[in-house]
Amino acid sequence: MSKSSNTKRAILNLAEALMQDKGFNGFSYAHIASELGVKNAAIHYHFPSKEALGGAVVQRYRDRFQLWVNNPSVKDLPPVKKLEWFFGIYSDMRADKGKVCLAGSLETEFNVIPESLRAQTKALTNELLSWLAATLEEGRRAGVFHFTGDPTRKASLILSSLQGGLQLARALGTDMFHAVVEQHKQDLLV
Amino acid sequence: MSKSSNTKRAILNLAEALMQDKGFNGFSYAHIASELGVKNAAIHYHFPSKEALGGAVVQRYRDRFQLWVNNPSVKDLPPVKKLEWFFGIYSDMRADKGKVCLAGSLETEFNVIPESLRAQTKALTNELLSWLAATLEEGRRAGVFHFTGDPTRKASLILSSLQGGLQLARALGTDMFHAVVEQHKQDLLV
DNA sequence: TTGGCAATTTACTAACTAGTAAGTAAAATA
DNA sequence: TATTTTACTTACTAGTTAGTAAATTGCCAA
Repeated sequence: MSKSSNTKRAILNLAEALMQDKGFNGFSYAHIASELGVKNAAIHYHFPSKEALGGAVVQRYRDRFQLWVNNPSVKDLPPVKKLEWFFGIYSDMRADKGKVCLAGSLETEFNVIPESLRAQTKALTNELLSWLAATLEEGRRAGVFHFTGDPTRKASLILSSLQGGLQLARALGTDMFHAVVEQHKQDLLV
Repeated sequence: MSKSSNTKRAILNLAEALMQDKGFNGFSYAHIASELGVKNAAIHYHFPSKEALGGAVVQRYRDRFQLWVNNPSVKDLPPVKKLEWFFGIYSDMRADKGKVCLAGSLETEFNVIPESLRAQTKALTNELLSWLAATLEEGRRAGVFHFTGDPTRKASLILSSLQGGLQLARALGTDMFHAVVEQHKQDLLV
């Protein structure tokens, strides 16, 4: 059982990395199998279909995010630090072989992924946006963030630019991504 | 020759739409062939490889953008109107069956497209960013845009959020995209 | 020690992929 | 009118895809 859990987790880890690197339709069972040194039927044992594998990846990603934001080490942070933590997630993705945001990757492939994955993508995106909007509102009430209009509107701008920024950085380099983050900090804090 | 041009142009048009809808690896020669009522060998006659087809699509897209921005009807516009024109391009994509930006689509698939397409993607992205940065700088000098820091930095924020906003809208709806555009207008003009 | 279960491999399939070679009908050219 | 070129079609290939059924291995409990 412990060995099976290892394989299953290894498959999930690799599938997640591949989705952020090549997209859901950009990798195959053969990629995973050869990388892990197993046969592709082994993957089908743990995940009956590619749709199920993709769904499990997004579900785990969502669970992890909820675990983080509900953990005191993030939850009890002041708004500025919360936002820096959030930006840090994306900076880490960029540093990790130029990965892009899982939500952005799935949205780009939205019209060529199974329906259940589209639903997962919507749920994930909603969760990211809700947390960000709440954090922005908290910071504005505390007088540390400065912006006009609905917090959800500002949150959608920030989230979309982080997603887009990771993609832009693939074409124009990491500096482009950091420029996005720095510009946001200036816009919000000044 | 006129008939050939028609087929060739129809292939390019459809390939461009498919790349913005499903991504470069999300469509096949069979899609194009059946839609146009020709055999897939006919596509290979006009474009020897899928790589060549994709390259031609991006090249035409780049040429079209340069033609637009150098045309007096855009070039002689005041900065605010120029920016509105630019935003309008993206709004039109969203309205056209939820297409995403070609550059964003290719960047997401960056690690699973041929090298020549990566080069085309870089060139396209550079051209979009340069024009936007120049327009922002022009507007700031004219006193109509208000932002701090390097214009290229602000341009990378706006471009990445437009790209990301079109993707976000697939998951959360068109309102999300318009929220991004409206927030930018407020941030810049107030 | 034996029966059973979990995890895996072997061996396969059907569908789809881009790409090719050879042939054809019609139009342009000489 | 003869020849060449353009714009295709027919018919095919080799490789890849997700997915499946059946056999096999290794551990664990009765």
